[in-house]
Amino acid sequence: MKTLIEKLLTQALAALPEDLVPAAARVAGVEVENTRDPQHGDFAANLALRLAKATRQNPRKLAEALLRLLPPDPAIAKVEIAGAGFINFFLSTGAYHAEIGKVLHDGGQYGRSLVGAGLSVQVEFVSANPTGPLHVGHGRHAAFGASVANLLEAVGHRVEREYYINDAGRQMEILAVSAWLRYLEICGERFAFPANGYRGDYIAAIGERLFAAEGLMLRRGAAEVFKDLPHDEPQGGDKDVHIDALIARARAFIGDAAFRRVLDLALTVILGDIREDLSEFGVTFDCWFSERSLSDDGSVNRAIAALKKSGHAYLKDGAWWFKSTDYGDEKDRVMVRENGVKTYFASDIAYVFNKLERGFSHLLYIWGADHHGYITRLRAGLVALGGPKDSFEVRLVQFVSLFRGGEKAQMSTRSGEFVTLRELRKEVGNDAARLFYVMRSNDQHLDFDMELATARSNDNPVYYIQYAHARVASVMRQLQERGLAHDAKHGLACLGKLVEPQELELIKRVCAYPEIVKQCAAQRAPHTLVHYLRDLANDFHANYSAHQFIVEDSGLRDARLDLALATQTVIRNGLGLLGVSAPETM
RNA sequence: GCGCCCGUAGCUCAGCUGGAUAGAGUAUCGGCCUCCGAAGCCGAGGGUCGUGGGUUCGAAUCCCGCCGGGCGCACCA
Repeated sequence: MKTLIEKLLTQALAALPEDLVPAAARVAGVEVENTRDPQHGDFAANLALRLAKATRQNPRKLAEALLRLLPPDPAIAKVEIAGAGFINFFLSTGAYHAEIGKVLHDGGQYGRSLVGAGLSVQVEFVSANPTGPLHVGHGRHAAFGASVANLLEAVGHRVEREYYINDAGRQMEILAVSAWLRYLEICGERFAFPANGYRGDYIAAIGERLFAAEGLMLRRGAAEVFKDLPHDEPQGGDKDVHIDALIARARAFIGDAAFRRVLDLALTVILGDIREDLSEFGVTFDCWFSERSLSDDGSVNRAIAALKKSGHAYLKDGAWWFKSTDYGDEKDRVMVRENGVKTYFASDIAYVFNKLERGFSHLLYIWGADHHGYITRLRAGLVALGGPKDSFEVRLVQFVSLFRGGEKAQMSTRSGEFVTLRELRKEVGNDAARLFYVMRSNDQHLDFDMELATARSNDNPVYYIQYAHARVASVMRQLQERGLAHDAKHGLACLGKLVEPQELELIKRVCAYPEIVKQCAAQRAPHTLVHYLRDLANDFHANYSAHQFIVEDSGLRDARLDLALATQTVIRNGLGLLGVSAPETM
């Protein structure tokens, strides 16, 4: 409906005589917004005010000119000029009634559109290092990314969801050596576990799997393994030096092939766990992309070569640098180190390159706020490789603080003392977790109150919204128990009987849904959808309390039930985009 | 020191591509169940939008300074 008004206004704008408003002053697009005060109609446009500024003319005069040129439309009952020069639109009740009919007709499709057709968006999110189970911070990324992807799809974009697996590099070696050491313990070896190793229970479980697969084949005596190694941190040494030496020792003792087997087993087990965890959370991916594959298939070398060829790379102090300062970065970045090892940044450049090669027109990265320093250099890489600057978008997700009984829980992957996503889901349920994670703007720190999330009361928005949905189902059950039938078509014909303020309010709210979806998608703002659903539920509960639905007058009854069912449909569709269920009973 | 995010009601937060008297929830106080689910509804009080300037018809919103909080500034991943 908003788009209709925008269309009409655009036509009126085009028809304005050149001498009144020169074409040059019309660059600003037409903006229509929902009004806060019903006295201002349903929608308002500030077009005249903006034109007035550009042409230094009286805004009310311009508004009158626009109004005269506005094409008539049956959906619009009244247009008036108010205040400084706002143009207020009052929709006809017929337009609203038709929209309610559309809700019932479209059902699960209601609110979806094709405004974004033609754009293929790749959304990369979570991408947590496969060195342990997901924790509550990753959960926010998962919920946010999945909801945004759903929203983008709902407006017609072609969406691909991708998880980037950081399966290369030192962290993976530390993971492998940690698993091998646990395996040695199972074999009966005794030693001090390295301070920098991964020490969660899941590592021991991988050790057991390793033992089951390899028997004693990879057993080596602890005394020899640790002989003459640089001291670990507790002994006054450097934990990084210690573990690197331990990795080298492991490779030497069991051979590179076996080390790789250990690493791959650990990777498979952990990734399988992550995949299952996310899947249970309703978060799925179209592609699990391996970082290792980028070096294996030469993508990293190709990307580096491309940068060298285009003159954006140079050799200094034995290392190859990318001249990212050409694109606004504060310093140039190393791609290939003096020792010949490629940096993580080299992989990332290759990855961006790879994404472009795969033909996505838009790349959406969802990162933790601690990665913000990376944006400039990666965009620089993309532009240097010939990618369009605007196709690169990063959304940062701020941290999650978990509260349980007023106590702030700590999160550290290394210590093993962290709250996993799985634990959180088990405690509060998937629905509450999904909703709570996206309830706040992504660039706002999130205080996740587990007690509130489990509360079965009105201070918990999950239950509040779901309850409205269940209530409609309950009314329909009640109708059946009383031996009455619902005639939706009859109800639509009688929507004119809905004249109560709560009903009119609810109708307007329901009809706003498609616009909300578009707005949320454009702004990547699922939290706006949560707020809308909360408001919608509120309007419904208010209407429910004020008026009986199951009344004698069959026309009124059918009309009220139609509105209730339309509300239910929108709640179900909205929750669906957020990955939250819409139960019939609670 | 430089960069990014945040600062709005007692608390948790919307509103931020400038628009009409700044909104929710919660907490506090007061009402509503012989009636479709009270997991609900209705009402009241509560604000120098961190602060000082600027831009203009109009600023919580844009610009600059300052204060406070978070995060980042590697030939780590």
